[in-house]
Amino acid sequence: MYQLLSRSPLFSGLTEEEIKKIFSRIVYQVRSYAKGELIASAGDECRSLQIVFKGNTKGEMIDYSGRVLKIEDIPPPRPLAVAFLFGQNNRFPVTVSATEYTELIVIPRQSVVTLMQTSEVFLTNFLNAVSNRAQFISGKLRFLSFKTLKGKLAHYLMELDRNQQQNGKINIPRSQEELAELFGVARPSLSRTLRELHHRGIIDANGRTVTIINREALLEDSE
Amino acid sequence: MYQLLSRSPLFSGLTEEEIKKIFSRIVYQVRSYAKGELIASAGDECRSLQIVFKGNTKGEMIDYSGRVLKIEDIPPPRPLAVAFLFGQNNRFPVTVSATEYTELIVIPRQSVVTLMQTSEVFLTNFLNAVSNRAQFISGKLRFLSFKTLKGKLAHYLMELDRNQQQNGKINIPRSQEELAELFGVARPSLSRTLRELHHRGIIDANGRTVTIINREALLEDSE
DNA sequence: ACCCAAATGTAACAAATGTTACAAACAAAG
DNA sequence: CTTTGTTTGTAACATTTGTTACATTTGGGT
Repeated sequence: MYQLLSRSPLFSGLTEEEIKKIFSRIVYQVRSYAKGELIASAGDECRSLQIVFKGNTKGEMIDYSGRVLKIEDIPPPRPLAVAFLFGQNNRFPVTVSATEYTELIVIPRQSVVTLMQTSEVFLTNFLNAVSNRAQFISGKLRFLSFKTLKGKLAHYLMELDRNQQQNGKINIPRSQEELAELFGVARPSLSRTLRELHHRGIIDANGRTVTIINREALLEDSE
Repeated sequence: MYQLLSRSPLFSGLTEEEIKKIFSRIVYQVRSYAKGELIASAGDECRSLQIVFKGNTKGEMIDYSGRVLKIEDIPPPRPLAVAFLFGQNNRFPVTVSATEYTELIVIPRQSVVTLMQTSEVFLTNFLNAVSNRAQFISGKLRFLSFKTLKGKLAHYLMELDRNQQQNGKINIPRSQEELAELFGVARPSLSRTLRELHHRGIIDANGRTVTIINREALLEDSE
């Protein structure tokens, strides 16, 4: 357990020994969830820091009509809801559920405060983690603010291309279904848009491999 | 200046004297901006904490096509970009500009670190502020994830109603133009949707005063 | 009371996306 | 190699929103 935790951003810079020592002084527990089980609903109060220890989880926003916007997967050894433990409105913004059998380490808020007082490294890590969350969410926001589907798609492809560095050849690590969920659109709409870009010779789409043919046109299209 | 700062969330719980003392130990400067002047562009690196001291500012996201999504106004004595000072991607997520003559207190990141080390109260405040930001942004995200304009509008109205506690009578503190910007839609579309809800007897809209007549229908409509 | 600028109402049409339904392709299991 | 379930392609049509253009109203100023 401590080995895994030492790879978590919250405890990076600390040795297993140090982590062990720190944990001996605080209260925490381990909870397990079956595949598909609900971990927290959007709106639930957030009183403890939870770290994904084993398994896998996902966070989604669900609107009144039941439409789902996938926010992200949170695999081990990442923490859940770091940014919602302090501040004034301590509620989960998303619904979190286990995508497979999952175990979480649950640390009550008070213990987190103790941790911060005990370890300066942890404090810094925590601060960075909260900032990173804010930055991540704000990236999502930016992404959703691209009004057109073409824009989102173009943006997404170029982002992937930048990360994968395969000079235009992109591997999409998701099904169209999942992509559509990520974009918050209907699946056939996404398919249609891909097709359109393809027909216009801007990309070459083949299964989960997409090749950018005309980068300029793609960029223009995100307008 | 210290009086104003003591009302800022970052320094709440500290007396003017304490703030004065704290500031005597760090480096900072005051910058002024003319009405309409750009304070920071989205993507600019964020190296310092900036506190709005005088005037008023706004933050907006601008997509490739130039469409604008207003994020928020940041009046004195609130800080800019608290959540983007730490973490790994220290870049402004929004374009910030002065909506009138504005003065900012600029505190370099290193000095902020010093502040946190000096004052535990400041540290707690800072942590809370960053969390609050994350929560705010995440609220925005949730808001944008309501797919239909009716949904956004219904959500917005019910939110306002809850805050204003005037039992269905709502004062909208914005022009339709501004509202449309906030929602990320075109102004006539918003007008049309208001009209529709009105015609269907769900709300009574009169200038900036809106009365919710049929709460259930409004809720259903956000589907 | 009158004028002007800004805000709002409205309509006609264009464009984007959702919905539904089904066919085709694919992939894993036997 | 077939079966079976999942993913993807596609089309027709409905709905929502954008765009443009103009009329109307409102609220200050003088």
